[in-house]
Amino acid sequence: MADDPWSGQVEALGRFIHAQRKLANLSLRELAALSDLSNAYLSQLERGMHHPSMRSVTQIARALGVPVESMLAEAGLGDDGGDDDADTARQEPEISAEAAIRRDPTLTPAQRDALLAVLKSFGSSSE
Amino acid sequence: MADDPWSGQVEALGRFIHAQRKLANLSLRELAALSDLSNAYLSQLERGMHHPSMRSVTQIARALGVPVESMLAEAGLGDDGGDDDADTARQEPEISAEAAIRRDPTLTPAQRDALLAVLKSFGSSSE
DNA sequence: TGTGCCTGCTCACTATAGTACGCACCTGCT
DNA sequence: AGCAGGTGCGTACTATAGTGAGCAGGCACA
Repeated sequence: MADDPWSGQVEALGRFIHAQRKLANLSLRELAALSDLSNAYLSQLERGMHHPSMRSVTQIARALGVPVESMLAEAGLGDDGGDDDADTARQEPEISAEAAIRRDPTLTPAQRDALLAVLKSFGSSSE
Repeated sequence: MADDPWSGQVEALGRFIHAQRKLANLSLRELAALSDLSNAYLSQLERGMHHPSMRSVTQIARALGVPVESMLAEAGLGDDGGDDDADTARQEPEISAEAAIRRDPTLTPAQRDALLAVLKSFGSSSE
């Protein structure tokens, strides 16, 4: 592998992960807990030092609430051809917390209920 | 990590690669040359013995003339195994509630914090 | 002022992705 | 029969993905 056109891809992926993490107001350790990866590794990923496995990418995408295809679009196919930092218009703009709470399979009905109660107390949920 | 839902994914990916390779009338060695990977590794991949990296997946997809998204659809999000299964197991995006809570722009920081505190008090079912 | 808890980062290490080589098998040629 | 060249596969090894521990710095509160 003398020629490594993939080194650019990991950098793009790293920037994407970093941007999404910041956007979600997550620390490295929080994202690590969410994605079941180590904070150290995530740090290295964001700095473009590794080629993550499919498993890692899937886990990170899920933790960030970003469709896996988007990550691939950034990393696998995110060719040159101009600026990529502009907002991706194809992406789901905002998925409401309420919807996600109802869908999350890792929550028990009681837990779901509790979260929704708290959410409702805010009165801000326009769903 | 006692629970490993990804083991099924690699099997699906393996079958997909195998099917595409046969469809293209390629031998393992030919695909190896095309994708710049070893025939031995491709053999193992097709048998679901490994979690390929993004780099490998990209290369294989290119070699097979298949969009990378298709491979992801099979491997990352696709149903596991049963191609002849009667049940239509269409899977939801399934994003974690925590991720959505952090992203939801309609929440104030304080509200976000409150919800996350509640969520954290559940102790997280996984691990 | 210091003590405690956060942040991201680096470094030594372990687990596993990915390779080089060679095996057993099959098919056709002379 | 024997050999040349094809197939997929197992196996020891190397490269690198991924981890755990601990660093320096920042911010709050006693």
